[in-house]
Amino acid sequence: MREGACRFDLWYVQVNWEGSTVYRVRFMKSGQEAPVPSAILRYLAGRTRGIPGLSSIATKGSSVYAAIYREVSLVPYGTTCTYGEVAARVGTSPRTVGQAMARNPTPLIIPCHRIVASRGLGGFTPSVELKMALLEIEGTRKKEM
DNA sequence: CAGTGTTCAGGAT
DNA sequence: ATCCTGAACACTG
Repeated sequence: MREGACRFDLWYVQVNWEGSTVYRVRFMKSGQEAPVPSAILRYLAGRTRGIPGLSSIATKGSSVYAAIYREVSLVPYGTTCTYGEVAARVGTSPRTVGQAMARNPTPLIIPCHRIVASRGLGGFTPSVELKMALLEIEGTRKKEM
């Protein structure tokens, strides 16, 4: 299992991966820089639309959460989707989608920042500022809330 | 058991 | 028009 970290907007982004499978992505306030997959660096720099070539371990499995993560992965770069819409497509409740996002082991790979509330921005761990920064990269209009 | 990164309908201001 | 109340839901401590 390889581990690395890069900086982004006052945060350290720690990545654990092996080959093309990403096991964990975490945002931390402090850390040490170490090599991470270049696709992630390019994405964070706003030079590519999305993160090609990498997949999250969380999309594998038969649980409801895995189904939610797969559905979220289909949301196109630069657009947003609501908790309710995802819930309807998976066949579960909006709250469960929110819970799945909160426990998302691999943000960025699974674009949980593209999931917003029906009215407003919704939440984000560890901070909504980070969510806005990510949407900013993708050029997403933060429409009126 | 309680609590979540929600949402919607229904009713009262 | 806004503000409040409940209910549905899949997991985790």
